[in-house]
Amino acid sequence: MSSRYNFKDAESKWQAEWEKRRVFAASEDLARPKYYVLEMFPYPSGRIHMGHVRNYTLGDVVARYKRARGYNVLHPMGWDAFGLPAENAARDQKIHPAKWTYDNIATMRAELKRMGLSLDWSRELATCHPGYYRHQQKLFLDFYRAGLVYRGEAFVNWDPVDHTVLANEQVIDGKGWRSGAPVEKRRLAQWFFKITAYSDELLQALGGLERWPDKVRLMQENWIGRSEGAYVTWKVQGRPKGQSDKLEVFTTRPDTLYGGTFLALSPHHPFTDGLAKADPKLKAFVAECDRLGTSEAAIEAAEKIGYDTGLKAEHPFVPGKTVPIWVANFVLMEYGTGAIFGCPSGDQRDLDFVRKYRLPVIPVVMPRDADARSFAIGDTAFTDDGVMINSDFLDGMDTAAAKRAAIARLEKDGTGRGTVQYRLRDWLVSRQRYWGCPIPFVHCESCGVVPVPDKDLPVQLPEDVTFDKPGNPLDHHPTWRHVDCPQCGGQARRDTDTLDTFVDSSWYFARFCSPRADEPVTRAAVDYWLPVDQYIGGVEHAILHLLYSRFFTRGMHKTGHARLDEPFAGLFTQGMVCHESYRAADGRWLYPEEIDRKPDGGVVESATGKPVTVGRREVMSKSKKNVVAPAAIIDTYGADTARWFMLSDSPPERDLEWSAAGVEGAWRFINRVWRLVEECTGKSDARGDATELRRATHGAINDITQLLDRFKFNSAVARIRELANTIEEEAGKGADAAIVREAVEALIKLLGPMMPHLGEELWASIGGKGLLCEQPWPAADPKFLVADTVEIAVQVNGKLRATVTLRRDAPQDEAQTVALSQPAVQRAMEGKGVRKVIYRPNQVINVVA
RNA sequence: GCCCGCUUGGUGGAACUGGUAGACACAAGGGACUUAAAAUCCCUUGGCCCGAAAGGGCCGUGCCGGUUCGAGUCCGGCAGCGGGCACCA
Repeated sequence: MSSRYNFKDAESKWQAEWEKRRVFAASEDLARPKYYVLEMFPYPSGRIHMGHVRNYTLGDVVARYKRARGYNVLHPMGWDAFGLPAENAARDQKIHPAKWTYDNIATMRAELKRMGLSLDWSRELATCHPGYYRHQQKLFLDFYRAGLVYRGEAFVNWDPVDHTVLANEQVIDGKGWRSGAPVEKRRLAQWFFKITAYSDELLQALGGLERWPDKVRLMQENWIGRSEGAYVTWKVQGRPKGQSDKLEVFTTRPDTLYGGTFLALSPHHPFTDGLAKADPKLKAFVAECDRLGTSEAAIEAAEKIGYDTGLKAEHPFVPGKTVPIWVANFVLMEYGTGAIFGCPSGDQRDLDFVRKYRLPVIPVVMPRDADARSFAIGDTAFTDDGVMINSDFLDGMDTAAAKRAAIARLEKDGTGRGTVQYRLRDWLVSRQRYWGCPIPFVHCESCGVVPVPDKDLPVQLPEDVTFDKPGNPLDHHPTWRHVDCPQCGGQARRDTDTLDTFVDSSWYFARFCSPRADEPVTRAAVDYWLPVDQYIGGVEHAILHLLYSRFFTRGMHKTGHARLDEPFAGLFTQGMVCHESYRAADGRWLYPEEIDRKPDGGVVESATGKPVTVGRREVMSKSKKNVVAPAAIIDTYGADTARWFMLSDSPPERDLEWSAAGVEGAWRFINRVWRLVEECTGKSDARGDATELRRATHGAINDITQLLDRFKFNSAVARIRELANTIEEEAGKGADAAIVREAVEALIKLLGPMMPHLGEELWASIGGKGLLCEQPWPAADPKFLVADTVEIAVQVNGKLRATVTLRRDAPQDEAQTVALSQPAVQRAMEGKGVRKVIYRPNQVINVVA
C-alpha cells in the first residue's frame, strides 16, 4: 500500500471488476424487497454536464445504500434520444440525426461509466431505436382503441418560411426563432391524448403522493386548475343569419350575474367566425388579436381591446334587460366555453375594459360593513367575498350562499347549470418533424383514418432523408408516405407527423422493467418493479413530464399493460449547479480555466493579465462560459472527488456552487482517509480505552443511516468527516486496536455509496472479504448510542448561564441542586428566590427567578 | 397581478417534533516540518466590550411586533431574493 491514493488505477480497476462480476445486473426476486431507483434519463446532447453528475451521483448513493440495506435494486440508464437538436445538427453539419445521436450516446455512455455508477447497463435503451418506439406505437394504438387518443383540430404556431410548427418557446416576439418570419396561427388536424379525462383523478391522487415535494404537487394542482362555477346561457336578440341564437358562458361567479353589463367572445369563438364572414371590420379585429399572440411582452399583453358586434343578449334573470355582445382579445377559446359575461364591479379586468369602452358598472357585492346606498366602484373592482346588493332575490346573502342560490335558479329556469372547469387541456402530440416516433396511422380516401395493424409495427423511420428543404422530411420523402390502406387495400398515405418526445419519456420507466420484451412491457416484470421507489431529477420537469407520465401510467392501466396508476412513489428534485462568471474588460466571457486569482484576491485573465469582472454565481451555461467539464475534473481528481464534492456542503435540493477550492477540499479528504486507514490499521497491539471511539462509531452509523434515509447527504458527509476526525484522534491516543479496526471498517462501509472506488480499494487493503458494494450496511449497537452522563444547559430566565454534567435521566431535585450551586447561576439570580423551575431531563433546566 | 419558497459568521451550510446557535467544511491569519517549495500537521477565527492573564459581560439567525419559562424553529405584519403560473372568466 503506497501512501498516496492512485485514483486512476483504482477507478478503472474497480469499474472493470464490477462489470466482470455483473454485480449491478438486476433480476426479479420475490424473496427480497425490491427498490427501483431512477434518475431522469439524459438527452444525448454531446457531453455530460455537471447537472448530470449531480443527478446521477445522488441516484447512485441511493442505489448503493439500498443495495447494502438488503434491497433487490433496479437502477437502469437510457437515452431520451429523439428531438429537435438532432435535426438541427443534420441541417447545420450534414450529419444524419441517427448518427449524430448514436455518436453522442457512445461518448456520454463512456463518460457516465467513468463515474462508477452502479447501473445495470444490460437494460440500456434509447427511445430512437425501433426496438423501443415500436412498442410505443403499439401503446398509442391501444390507447386509441381505449378512447384515450383522438384526432382534433388545434391552432398551432406555423412558420411560413420553414414550413413547420413551432412550440410556444420557439416563437419570439411573434416571429419564428430561426426564420424570423411572422408566425401564423393555423388550424391543423392533430393527434391528442385525452388527458382531460383524468383531470379530477390526476388532481385528487396528488394527495396520495406523500413522498413528492409539496412544491411539485402544488405546481401540478395549479396546472390542472380546477374551478367551480356555472354555465349560463344567454339568448341572442334578433338571431343573425346562420348563427346560433344562444351563447353559453362559463363563470366562477354566478352570484354576480346581476352585475353583468356585457358579454365577450373569444376571437376564435364559432359565433365570432360566423359574424366575421359578413363583417370585414370584425375580421380585421380578429387578425389584429392573432398578431398580438400569447407570447407578447407584458406591456402588450396588458392592453385589452374589444370590438362591439352591435348585437345584444338577453339577461337570464332580468326580463327585458339586454347587454351588448363584444369580441375581446383576452377571452381564451381554450378555456371554459370561449365566452364570458363581464361584471366590471367584481373583476378588475372587466372593469378596465368597460372604463375603456364606456360601458356601465353595477356594484353587486360590497364589504360586510359597507352601506348599500353609498357603496360605489371607482377604479378598483371589489373582488372579495361580501354581501349581495342590487341583485333582487340574492340581496343580503353572502357570496357562497348567493352562488348556490343563483345556480339553483339557473337550473330551475333551464338557463344554466353548476359545473366544474379545469385549466388542463388535452395533450397535443403531433409534431411535423422527422426525428421522432412515427404515428402508426394511415389516411385513406375511402376509409378515413386507419390504424396500422399491430403485425405491421414498427412503422419505421426511413433513413434516406434530406434536410435541405424547409418542412418535414417525411413529407418530402419520395416513397415512404405512400402505402396501401390496411383496410381496403387502396392507395393511402401514412401520417407523416411524429410524436412529441414527451411521449417517449412517459413510459420508459416501465420499459426498463423488461427492456427486451417482445411486447411493450411484461406484466410480471412491471408488477414486480413498479412503481419507481425513488425518482430523481430536475424541478424543470415538475409539471409536463411528471404529469404526462402519471396520465400515461393510467392509460397503461386501462389498456391492461400495468395495474397501477402512479408511476413514481417517491420524487426528489435536485437543485442546479452554479458557478460564478468571468468577463474581460472588452466584454468577452471567459472560462474558469482562463482566469487567475492573485494573492490580493483580484482576478485577472491569464493570457493578458488584465483584470476580470467577476459575475454573480448562476446556473452553468455555455453562453456565459461559466462551465466546468466533468471529464476534466475526473481526469484530474477522479470520479470519487467529483462525487464527494457534489454531496458535500449543499443540501441536494438547493443549488450548488461549483468551486475549485471545494474540489480541492474533497480531494484532500480522500487522501486523508487513505492515510488514516493505512496508519490506524498498522498498530495491531494497542489496548487503550476505547469507549469514546465505539460511541463515535456507532453514533455515526446511526446518524448517517438516518441522514441517508432523509436525503440529507451533505449532513451525512459532515458526519463521515467527523468520524474520520475522531478515529484519527483516538487512534493517536492509542485506542484498542480491535476497536480502531471496527471503526475503520464502519467508516469504509459508510463512505462506500458516496465514493465507491475509494471504498473498494480501502476494503481490499484491510483484507475485507469480497466486494465492498456487496457488503451489508453496518448496524449500530444501541448500547453505544446512549451515554451515562449528559451535559445539560442551565438557564436563568431563559438565558444560558452554565452547562453542567449530570447522570443520564437525573431527577429534578438533583439537577436543581447542581444548577443552583453554579456561581454563574448565583450571579444571574441576583439574590432573588426561585419562582419556578422547568426541567427537561438530559436537555435543559430553566430557573425562573 | 396571483401562488409558492428562501433569508443563519468572510463563504457553503448544521441545528430531530420549541430546549446549550454556528456542527462539518471552505477561505483567512499565525505556527511546525523543509535548503526551498509542494504535501502534511497544530493553533486562532460571529460581533462588541472589560481584563496583563485566567476569566467574564453584552449583542447576535433579514426587519418590526406577538405567543412561551424558553423562538433560527410557532403566529401576524414588512422588506429583499428566487421559482411557478400568467388576460383562466
